[in-house]
Amino acid sequence: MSSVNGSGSGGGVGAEQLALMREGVRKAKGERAKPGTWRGAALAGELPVARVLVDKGVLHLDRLFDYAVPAELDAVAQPGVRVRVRFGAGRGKVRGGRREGGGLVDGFVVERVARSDYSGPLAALAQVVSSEVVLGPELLALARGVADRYAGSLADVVQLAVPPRSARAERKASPAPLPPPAVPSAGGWERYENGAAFVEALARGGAPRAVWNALPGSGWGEEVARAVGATLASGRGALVVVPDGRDVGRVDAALRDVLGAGRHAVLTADAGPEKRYREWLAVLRGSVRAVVGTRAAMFAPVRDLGLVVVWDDGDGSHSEPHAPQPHVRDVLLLRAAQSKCGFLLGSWSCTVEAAQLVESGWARPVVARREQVRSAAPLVRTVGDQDLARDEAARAARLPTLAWQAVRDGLRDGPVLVQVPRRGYVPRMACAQCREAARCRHCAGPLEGKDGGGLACGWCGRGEMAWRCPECGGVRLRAQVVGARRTAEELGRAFPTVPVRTSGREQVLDTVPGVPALVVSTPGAEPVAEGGYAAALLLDGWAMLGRPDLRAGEEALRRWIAAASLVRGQEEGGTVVVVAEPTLRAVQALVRWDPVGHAVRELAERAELGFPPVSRMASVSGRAEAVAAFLAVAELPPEAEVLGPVPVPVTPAGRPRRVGGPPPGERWERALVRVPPGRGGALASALKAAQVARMGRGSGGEEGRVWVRVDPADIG
DNA sequence: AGCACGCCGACT
DNA sequence: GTCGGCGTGCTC
Repeated sequence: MSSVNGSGSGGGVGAEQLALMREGVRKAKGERAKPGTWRGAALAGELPVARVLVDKGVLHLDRLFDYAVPAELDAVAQPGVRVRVRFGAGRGKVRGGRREGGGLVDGFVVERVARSDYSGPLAALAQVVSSEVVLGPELLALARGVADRYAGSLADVVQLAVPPRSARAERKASPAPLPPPAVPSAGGWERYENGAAFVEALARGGAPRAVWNALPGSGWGEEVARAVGATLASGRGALVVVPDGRDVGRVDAALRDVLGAGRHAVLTADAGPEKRYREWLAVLRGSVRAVVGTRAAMFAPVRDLGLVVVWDDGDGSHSEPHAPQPHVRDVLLLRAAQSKCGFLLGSWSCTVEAAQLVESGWARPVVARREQVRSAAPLVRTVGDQDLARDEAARAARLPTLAWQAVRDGLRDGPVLVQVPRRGYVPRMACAQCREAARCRHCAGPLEGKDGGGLACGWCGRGEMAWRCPECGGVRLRAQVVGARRTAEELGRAFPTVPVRTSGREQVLDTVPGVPALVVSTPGAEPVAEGGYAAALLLDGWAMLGRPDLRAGEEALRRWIAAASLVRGQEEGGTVVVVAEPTLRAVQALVRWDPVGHAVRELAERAELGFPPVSRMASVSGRAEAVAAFLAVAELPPEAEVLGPVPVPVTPAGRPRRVGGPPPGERWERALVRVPPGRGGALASALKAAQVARMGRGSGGEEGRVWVRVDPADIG
């Protein structure tokens, strides 16, 4: 035996030595060598070391652990398979002559290598769970990219990307793949500039990238299906991610119409673990080349990816709630780059991020001509404060005359949609005169009313003594509060002969018949009406615009447009009345039906103010000392700017704890870190390095833990 | 997170 | 001499 153990060599360990190592350690400790779990068994001849991603907590950020590969597992222990390994503390317990280093944990073989850099004795793989290669090179690279982008751990991302195993699903053979279909016609894409060119490029095997502003109506599902069909025709696969189950159903039906049965898989969370894994395996094995699904499907292992599609990227359900909270749009952007495939972002509305993809030249806009938009969209009218003040009837009936008339006229020949706000929106401070949001003069964060009175910035915490509106010079502020649900109820009473149906969180209606009815719905739950609604009444203006959120305008417009898209075009008499100040940018954009213009202007403003997505931000939250210690340790890029920390609102007792929020009773702080464009990668790696550095020493366990979130969703 | 190791004070 | 307090550090 050449050495007692490998620790002195420091230069890696050869295969022959591995077999001797455990014994060497024993003898060094003066113990008698006894049969171990693998000692004595032959090792794999080639590449006897497996680098394993251990699926255990987040304590070891992104580290791989080396294990010896016994000869009998050589063939199956391929990169990408699930394994079980012993993983535990210290030297391990010696019990009954057998070394047991902790319990068995799950993991994935990431790589097979000839030698290990680890200087201690290697344990052997305990078990190869199945020979199915579930974490192949492409998925691994994607998971790495997502982990890097979000300063998160590879293990966390892999947990999101690879569904739990079901042995029964794995045993069943997946059906043989169908040959590529014929190229479908461009269909509805002809209505858009660059539309037909986009699908033709896909059919030719190209990788076009587009931001598509869809015309109102339900045609989008079919357009998505045709883009998928064109990609399949080129011999490649396609992936479509939509916000919810209703949209999955729509795209599923459209794919069946355009492509026929058996060409696509549906991946949704509510399918149940076995069915979900079976569908996922059919995709992994290449039995089906196209996928439609909700958020988790963004990682679907589609073979030869030719196109990724995200529909309605502004919808909140595209944000993954689990660490590191990646967003579907960003994951698909990463996939498009890594797989060099086509990219399609479609929406009736437009996010600033989508606008940025076009402005930067990365994607081409696919938009309909103006006159096409005008005839497809309903006529939009506004009711503002001044109208309300002049309107005697409105004050009496709590319903503006114009709105009342629109409902009455609409009910003559079809259903009328009434959009009411959900409860729980936080009021923010705004200029009492012009309604401009009150922002911090130092960092442009939102001003909030302090508990003891007075104003302070929600980002950097600086107090504001002498606020003055930069728009109109006003000095008085008002808090925005709303309550419009009652208005909708009163509306029902005003039209007693008409049935009232509701759709909301508790019960979401999918469709309603094309007969006169009042359909009261919260945003996002609007049923589709057969033949389209005759009119819509949008009553949640202030609730939506009054939120202390950077996206308040964009989000209000997105929800209004989503509701208004279900209304008949103005040529068929479709009318929308929005109760909101007509001078506001989002309201004007709705009237002009110009979500893209709105997003472009928002983007320019964000660039000027140093807001995301032009700058990149990350939040660090935890106990005050922990946040301070973290920031002290972190070697942030020199351009980074730290805002705050400021106190985080406490979690009220009994209320469920928010993800990354303080447990009830604890006082937390949050700091924001922002970097200029192009430095997002540097910020993420610095944050990750700081987390690793603080792991263990000086972190004080749970007390010292901080939450790091890249692209936080809820920054004022 | 667990869990073992180790360095110090009180005990048979 | 040795049992066990918990502070520290590692897990291939």
